[in-house]
Order: sequence, then structure tokens, then C-alpha cells
Amino acid sequence: MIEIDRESITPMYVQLASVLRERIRRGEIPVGRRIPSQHELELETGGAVSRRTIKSAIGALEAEGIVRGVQGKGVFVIAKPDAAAPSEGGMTAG
Amino acid sequence: MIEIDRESITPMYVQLASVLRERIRRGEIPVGRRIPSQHELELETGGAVSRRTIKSAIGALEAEGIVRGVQGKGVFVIAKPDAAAPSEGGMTAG
DNA sequence: ATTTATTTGTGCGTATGTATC
DNA sequence: AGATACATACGCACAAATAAA
Repeated sequence: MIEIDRESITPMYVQLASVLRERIRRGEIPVGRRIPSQHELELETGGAVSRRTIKSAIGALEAEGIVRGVQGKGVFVIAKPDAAAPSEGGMTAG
Repeated sequence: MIEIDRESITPMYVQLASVLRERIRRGEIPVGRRIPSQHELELETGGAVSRRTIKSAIGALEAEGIVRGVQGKGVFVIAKPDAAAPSEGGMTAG
């Protein structure tokens, strides 16, 4: 279950990106492996965020160069997040 | 007027990002200056693309680190695009 | 080759929130 | 208070690629 605080000042897509970034950083999802599908992530958040918002989170990770989406297959980890990468997972304000 | 080919294989947001990137690269919009508002760009394309899609294009440029959106003020140029930056302006296939 | 299911990609419309002037 | 402008979020639809049967 992915915890998303809808009341937080931190945007939901940023929260979700942080969770995924952390999973990758800790090696839970190794380089070369696929992350859960957008639909799966939607379920993992308990429906707290829509697929469009999940796409935004993935888009952020793509921009950071740590994942890459492949149409029809999935989103794959291509690199571990840099140590200097953003990780405001604890920035909840609720 | 910004030319957007809706039939092109190149996504509209990528086309628009390329046009803006080129304007910035050529110095038409200098560093520190504001780019046209999302609404202005919508009009510049003759309504070919919606504001939502324009936001996607700007998002791409933000990810490249060449512009930065400031809530309530506008989107500002913070750096010229790198020479190695993508510029598939001629990649129309329609 | 066709169908079906899965999965990501793109695009629009709308609403609400927040910040600036 | 009002106008302007960007930020976030949802829901929906369709396209395209992949994979399996």
C-alpha cells in the first residue's frame, strides 16, 4: 500500500514520485526491472490518485533519467536515483 | 503564428516544445524574460492545441532546465538550450 | 492473421487552488 | 476585489505497442 496524503502541501504526484524513487534507491526494484503498471499503482494507492496523476509522477522520474516508459510493455528502471536527487518523502504537512 | 501539424507522427507537445526551444536558442526570448502565457500560446497555435497540451510542452522544457514556471507570474527562461538538446523541428511526417 | 488483454502515450475539458499585480 | 497566470488533479477517450492465444 502506498500512502498518499491528499491534504499535504506536497503535490500528490511529487509524493508518489518520492515513494517510487525510494523503492528504486533501496533496490526494491532493481535496474532493468519493471515498476508496477500505472493501473497497479492506482490500486496500490487505494485509488487515492488517478492514472493521469500517476503518469505525472512517472514523468518526473523519466525527466530525472531513472526510469523509461516503453509503450505496450511498461516502465523500466534504467538507473538508481542520484544521492542528490530530491526525496521530500517526509515533507507532509497534514 | 506557431505551426502545429496535428497529423504528424511527432506529438503536438513535442512539436510545440521544439518551436519554443528554437525561439529561446535563437535569442528571440532572452534568458530572464518571460515566454508567452499558456493562453497566448494557445492563440498562437490558432487553437490547434489546448492549454493542457501547452502545459505538457512547457513541462518538457522545465525538465530540460531551460524554463521555470512561477505561479502567478509566468514561465521564465533560465538558460539557453544545450547544443545537444533535442530539436526535431523538422521531424514532421504528415 | 485476428482477436483479446495489457500497458503506456497523447490529448481534451473542467474544476479548484495559489500567487502576483 | 478583480484580472491574470501558473499548478495540481480528475475523468474520459483513443492511439499504439506488446504479448498471448
